[in-house]
Amino acid sequence: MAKVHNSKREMILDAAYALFLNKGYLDTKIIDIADAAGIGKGTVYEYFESKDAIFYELFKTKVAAGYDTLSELLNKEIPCEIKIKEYLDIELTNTAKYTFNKNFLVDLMMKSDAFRNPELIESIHKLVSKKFAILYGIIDEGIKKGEFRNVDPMLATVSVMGAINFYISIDCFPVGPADFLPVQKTKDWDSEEFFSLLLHGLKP
Amino acid sequence: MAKVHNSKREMILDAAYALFLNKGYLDTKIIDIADAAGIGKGTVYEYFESKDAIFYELFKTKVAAGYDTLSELLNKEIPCEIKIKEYLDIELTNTAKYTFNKNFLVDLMMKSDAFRNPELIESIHKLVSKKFAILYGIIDEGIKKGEFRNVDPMLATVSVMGAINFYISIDCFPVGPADFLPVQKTKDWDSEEFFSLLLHGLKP
Amino acid sequence: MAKVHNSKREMILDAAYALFLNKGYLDTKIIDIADAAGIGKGTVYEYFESKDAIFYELFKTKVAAGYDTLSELLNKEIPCEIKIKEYLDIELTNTAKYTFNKNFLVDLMMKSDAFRNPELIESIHKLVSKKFAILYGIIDEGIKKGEFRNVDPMLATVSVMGAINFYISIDCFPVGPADFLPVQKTKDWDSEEFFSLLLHGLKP
Amino acid sequence: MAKVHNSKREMILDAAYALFLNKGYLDTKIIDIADAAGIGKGTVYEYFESKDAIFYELFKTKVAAGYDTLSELLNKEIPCEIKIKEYLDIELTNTAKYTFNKNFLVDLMMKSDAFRNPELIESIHKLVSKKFAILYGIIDEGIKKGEFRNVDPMLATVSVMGAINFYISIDCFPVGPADFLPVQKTKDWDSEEFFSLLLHGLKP
DNA sequence: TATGAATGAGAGTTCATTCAT
DNA sequence: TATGAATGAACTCTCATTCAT
Repeated sequence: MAKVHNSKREMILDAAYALFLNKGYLDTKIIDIADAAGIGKGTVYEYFESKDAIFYELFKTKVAAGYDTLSELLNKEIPCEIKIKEYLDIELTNTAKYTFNKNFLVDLMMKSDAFRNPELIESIHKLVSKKFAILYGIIDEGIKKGEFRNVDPMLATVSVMGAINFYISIDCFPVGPADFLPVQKTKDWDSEEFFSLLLHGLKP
Repeated sequence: MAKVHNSKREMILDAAYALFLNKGYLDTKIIDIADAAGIGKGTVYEYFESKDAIFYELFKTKVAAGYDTLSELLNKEIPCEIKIKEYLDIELTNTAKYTFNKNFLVDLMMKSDAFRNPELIESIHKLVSKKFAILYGIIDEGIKKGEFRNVDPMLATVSVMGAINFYISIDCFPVGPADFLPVQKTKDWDSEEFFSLLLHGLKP
Repeated sequence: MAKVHNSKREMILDAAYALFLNKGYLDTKIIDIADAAGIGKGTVYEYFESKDAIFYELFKTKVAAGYDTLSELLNKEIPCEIKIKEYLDIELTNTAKYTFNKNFLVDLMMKSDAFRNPELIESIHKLVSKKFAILYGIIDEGIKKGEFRNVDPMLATVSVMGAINFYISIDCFPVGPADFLPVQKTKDWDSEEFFSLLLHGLKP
Repeated sequence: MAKVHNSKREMILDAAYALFLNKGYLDTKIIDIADAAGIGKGTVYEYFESKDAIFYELFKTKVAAGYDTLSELLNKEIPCEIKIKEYLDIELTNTAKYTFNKNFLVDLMMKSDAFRNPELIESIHKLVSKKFAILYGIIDEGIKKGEFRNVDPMLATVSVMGAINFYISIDCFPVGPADFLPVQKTKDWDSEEFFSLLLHGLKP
């Protein structure tokens, strides 16, 4: 049954996903994935060409897919301010999935010599590029429409994207001594105030 | 140990530094470092206990040392706005050294399963922690003095630090297809405008 | 772990056993064992954690196991003289297995800086200790029962054990020039006369 | 009296001797010897061709030399019983020097794959051979003269030599748990009783 | 399809020895 | 003569991948 095939494939992906988030890519061995999926080591290679390929698939389905609707933002007939808010919401929704290690996404965006697959690397770059381009488009539109101040749109994009990327990953630093970073995102630490900061800056 | 051999020690460090930036830690083999330094493989171990130790030394001397003066900022009798500007300048000065790959610093700040040395990992955490604490101190002071708007100081720190971290690393994405990211920091892309954005936000 | 693969495991053990006896522990490399067993280098590590572990296993199964019945001697209702004879027979039976190098056992009993595994070292000590304690028990009993002369039982044990250890290893000196030692145990050199010597000494 | 080092060569030998006894041949590195001798690593090679050569020299001067007078025993006009006693005394005198590790001598007599130098191995064999031949000569003479019982002289030699070798090395087993072997040679454990055992055996 | 035994390239590291100074 | 920096062969062990069953 095709269902069976799909199901085992999913089991591998789910097991690998949890392990990659938990222990990192390098520390996750193929046997770990097989064990966690409850299958044999060789079976992993019936469904995936390599360890890299598993990661690639996870990237496409669990990470990149979360940004499929991002480009629709550009054509919406809403204020750019709201577009940025929706961009932020999409990010928050996506990263909310990374229960264990929110650095996962940032890791992906960084050059990592753990990955050898050029296709994977290019895909990661493409996602970063896409996100950047869309945010740039929003901000550029906002400036041109007079919604935002007349600043360099590229600089503004860097600034906003940097802030957002850091914000969404901020509660995942308890690597090492549990208390080392005093930052702890709480539920009443809602994103409204953060969003306001992006728009209005520090100065009164 | 005596402090002789500094010259060859430096050669190893320089070779390793360039290679780590260029190829990453994992892809850099001991023999690569030895070859690049023009010495034998065994000689590397005359100067360093392990590959990890080389990285650790580089982190301490080339990265962490750049932030030694950071804490002086807190006690200066200048407007907090200027303090943030100086913080940014220190970052820019430090990262200007990472010719090849400015993600180097960001890489370090991220959890990486490539490093096993607990001392190194703790040092990295301490640096991140220190930077965060200082920036937080500046912003908190600015808010209390009325220089900045009455926002959550933690949120503001996350926002500003995220923007700065992304900004300083932004021209180092030529990993993969050289042109994949349309962002290219130029000389006239000076930091004044970026700084202004941090302070005033997008809204007019 | 399951107890499958016994056959290949045995092949490794047999290959290692012959090589250790023949060339010694240090001169036997993992690749030698793999080659001799007709398998790949990595396969060795499928069955044993380390080179040390192979030796440890050999020690337990091929050496120490030969002395499992030794302690039963103490409780037997036979003259102590016969007990010593049985002790000697057990030694002769066990060492008969070390075709190549009967010093194998003596090597084990000696402090060797080639072994780092504390468990292995302790096991060797325990075996030596056990053998000594049992022989001591027999001799002490013989003295108390008046079967033997009233001598220091410790001294007597050292004396008898030394003689036996040397006797069982005596035809294994052909290390180096084959003829260097004129001693050659023959079949008519049976152990009865040796045993008689232990009991009656040199003097008429 | 403090040890007077006539030459750097002797300093090396003394340092190596102590280290070999203390830590074993393998665990003693050239740098250890140089450090202990208070000289540079390269200087060791001004006086000795190799690590093996140092050991060889030590064997000749500190071990084998102790048996130079052994052959004189054969021609003495004394009872063979006394000759054996003198043989034992020579052994005791020689091994008394091995303060740290009396297994040193036994180690030497055993095939050790730590030594590669064929000359050294042959020398060790020659010493063993010489000792055996002399003891054999004494016993054989004693039998022929009617001093000893009419036993196989080879067997008797093996028996006596084994007992003696074990006896002289017996207080050097505290490798591992200090208490593992209950044997402890004390001063009042004098060799007279041991000697008597060799001559008269266990039986009354 | 499912397996896991088998593999071997490749890694970091050690240390006796060499040799330029 | 004395040095110790430099060396590299040789080692053990890892683990993604293969493939016979």
